[in-house]
Amino acid sequence: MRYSKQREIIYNILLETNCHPTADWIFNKVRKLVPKISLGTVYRNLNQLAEEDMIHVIQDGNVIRYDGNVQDHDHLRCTECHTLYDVANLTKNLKKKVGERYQFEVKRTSLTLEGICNKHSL
Amino acid sequence: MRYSKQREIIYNILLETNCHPTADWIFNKVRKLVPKISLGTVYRNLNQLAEEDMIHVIQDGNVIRYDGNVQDHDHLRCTECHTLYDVANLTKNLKKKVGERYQFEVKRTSLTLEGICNKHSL
DNA sequence: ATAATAATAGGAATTATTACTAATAAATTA
DNA sequence: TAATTTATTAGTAATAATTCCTATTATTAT
Repeated sequence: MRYSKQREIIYNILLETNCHPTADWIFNKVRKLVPKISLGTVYRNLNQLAEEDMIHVIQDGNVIRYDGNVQDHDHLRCTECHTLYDVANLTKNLKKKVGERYQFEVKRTSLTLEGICNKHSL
Repeated sequence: MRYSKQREIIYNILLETNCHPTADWIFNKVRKLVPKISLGTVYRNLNQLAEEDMIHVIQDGNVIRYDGNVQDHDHLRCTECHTLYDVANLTKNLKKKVGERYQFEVKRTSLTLEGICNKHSL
């Protein structure tokens, strides 16, 4: 993968936010720095970065979001405010267990817990 | 939610398969029974069924799949053959833990473990 | 049976994503 | 440094997935 200014900026934007943005959100952000960038470039680079495991792809309902935090962690999704919170990895000891029980070599896990966050509890 | 023949058929198709189909797969299946059904009807009913928690929506990479099995269970996705296997619920004791630790009322969990299934191990 | 209205078919519209191509920029070599 | 190679880009067209719209049909309550 050859260096490109566009990719570096996209990557840095992802590292600097914790809001799990969509491709379009990123596009609008990069635009301010590289006005002539095209949406295709954003998609291509996000896919390349994901391919290289420099970022993660997360599914949020019907929406695809990107995450610059590649340390093992999981997500809480609040059904009221649709916030996606990062939480510490909750499935650490599961990989081995599952590997044995199902003869399945776990490479990565993705866990989302859906519910109601403390801002909306009575 | 008023009864409709189309919705019943869509629901039964989902109950009778374990292949986690896409909206389009379901559309082509229903078509054989209701030739004049439209894709919009399939989408609308899938969303309604999901809304009523009669089915689940699962994210498989960039693809949205539907699951008629609403019992707590998780998935193993093989990166070689792209099979999505059902496995017993692996996060049973997590709901309470997370609820306490993060003041978050967990309603449901969705866990996918990605890796290599036994058909592809050397 | 009739009235009220939710659901449908069919197609148009929208949105998200990928594909294509000539031009540009990064890396390599001389 | 200049020339060469080729990955990457901008811009746009094309595709795919999903939602929206409207006249008609089917279900339910009275």
